[in-house]
Amino acid sequence: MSGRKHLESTLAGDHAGARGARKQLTRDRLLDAALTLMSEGHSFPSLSLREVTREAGVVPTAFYRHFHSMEELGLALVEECGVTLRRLLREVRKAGVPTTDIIRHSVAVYWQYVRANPRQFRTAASERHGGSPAIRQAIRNEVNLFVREMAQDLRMLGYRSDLPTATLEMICSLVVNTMLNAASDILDLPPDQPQLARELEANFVAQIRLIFLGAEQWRAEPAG
Amino acid sequence: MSGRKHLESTLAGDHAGARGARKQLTRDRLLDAALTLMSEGHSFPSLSLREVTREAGVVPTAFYRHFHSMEELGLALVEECGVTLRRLLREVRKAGVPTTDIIRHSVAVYWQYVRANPRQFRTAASERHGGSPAIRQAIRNEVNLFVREMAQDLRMLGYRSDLPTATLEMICSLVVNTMLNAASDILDLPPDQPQLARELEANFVAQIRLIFLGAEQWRAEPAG
DNA sequence: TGTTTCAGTGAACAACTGTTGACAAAGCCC
DNA sequence: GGGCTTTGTCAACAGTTGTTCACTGAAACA
Repeated sequence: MSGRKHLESTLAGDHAGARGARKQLTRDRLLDAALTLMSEGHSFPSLSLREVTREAGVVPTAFYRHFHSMEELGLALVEECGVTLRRLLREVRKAGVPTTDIIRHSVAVYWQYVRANPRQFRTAASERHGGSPAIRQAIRNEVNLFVREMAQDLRMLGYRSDLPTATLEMICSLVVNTMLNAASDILDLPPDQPQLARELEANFVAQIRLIFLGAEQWRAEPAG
Repeated sequence: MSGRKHLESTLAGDHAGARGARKQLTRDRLLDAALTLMSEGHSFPSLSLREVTREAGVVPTAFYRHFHSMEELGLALVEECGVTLRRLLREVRKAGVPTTDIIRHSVAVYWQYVRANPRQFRTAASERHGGSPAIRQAIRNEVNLFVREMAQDLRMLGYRSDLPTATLEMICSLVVNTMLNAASDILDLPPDQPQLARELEANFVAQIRLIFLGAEQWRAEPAG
C-alpha cells in the first residue's frame, strides 16, 4: 500500500511508465476539454463534470481517477495558465533588450502571445475575479509570482535602481493588471475586425507608456 | 389588449398602481436574491433559476413573470450596478474639489463606497470578464459610460485641457480598471484584517498617483 | 356591479446532474 | 508466468434543473 513506487507516482507528474503516460494523457485531455468548453462561451463555474468528460471522450466516472472535484481541476487549470505566463516572461527576456522602444516591442510580443494562447488567457481573466474563492486565491498567487519576477527583471536591467522593491512591484502589478484587462478585451473582439484590434493595441501601448512615464517621475520618497 | 394603460405599464418601471408596485417589489426581491447568493460565494453563471426563486421566497414559475431567462436577470443586475457606479461619481463630484490631495480623498470615498455596496462591486468585477458574452458586453458598455463621464468631469475641472478627449478617456479607463481591480482585491480580504486593508489601500493610492503622475507628463503629441 | 387582467401557485414532465459500486482489461512487480 | 494495482467502463441511484399547463385570487377597469 505504501510502497516506494506508489509514493513516487503520487508526487507531481513523474509517470514514467507506459501506464503513467496513458494516465497523464487522459488527464491532459480533461484539462484540454475544460479549456475548450470555456473558450466556447461557457464559464468555468457552470461547467459540469459530465460535460467535461463528454468533451474529453471519457466516461463520467473516469474523472475521479484524476481529480476529486471540478474545483481541483480548476486549480490545475490555473497552474497551467501560470506556466504559460512564466513562459511568456522568459520569451520576452530572451528576446533581448532593444532599449529603443522597448515598450512597443514587449507589447507586440505579448499581443501575439495572447492570440496564440487564447484559451489560457480567457480562463485566467475569467476566473481571476469570478471563480470560487479558492481558485481566485490561486490565481492571485500566480499573478503575484509573475509580478515579483517581473520586478526582479526590471531590477536586473538597472531600471530605477533607487526605488525599493515594494515600489517596483507596485508598478509591475499595475502593468500586469493592465495586461490582463487588455487580453480580455482583445479576446472579446470579433475576429474579423483588424481595425478595432489595432485601435485596442494602440490604446494598450499608450496605457503602458503612461504607466512608465509615471514610474520615471516617481520620487523615491513620495511623502507629500 | 392594446389599451393605453397596458402600453404604459409595459414601459420601463412606471408601475404606479398597487399592482405594479407589488410586481416591482418581487422583481426587486429576485434581483436582491441573486446579489445575495453571489456575495455568498456562488458565481452568477452557476446560479440556477430555482435557487434564486427559493432565496427570494417565490415559486419557480413566478420567475417568468419578470424575466425570460437568467441571462435577462443578469443584464438587469448589470444595469443596477451601473446605477450604483454613477451614483458614486455624483457623490465624489458633489464632495467638491479640495484641490489638495484630491487623489487620496477620492480614493477614500471610493473605498468606503465599495465597502458599503460589496455585493454590487463583487458582481461587477466577477461578471466583467467571466459572464456570458452578452453580459460581458453590457458591463463593458456600462464601464465605458463611466469612463466617458469621468473624462468629461476632468475636462470640466480644466485638467489637461490641451489633451484630446480620446487621450483623457484612455487615462480614465486606466484609472477605472485599477479601481475595479482594487475593489475585487479588498472584497476578498478576510474582514478582520484591517492592517492588510490599509496596505491594500495605500497600494491603490500609489497606483492612482502613479497614473496621474504619468498623465501630467503625457505629451500632447506623443509621436516618438 | 360584473368582467377582465395578471402576479403568483401547485403539480407534473423529461433531462441532466454528481456519485456509488461492481467489473474488465492492461500494466507492473516478483 | 501469477498476483496485485490501477485506469477506464457500465449500470444505476437520488436529487436538481428548466419549463409546461391549468389554476386562484385580487387589483383594475367598464
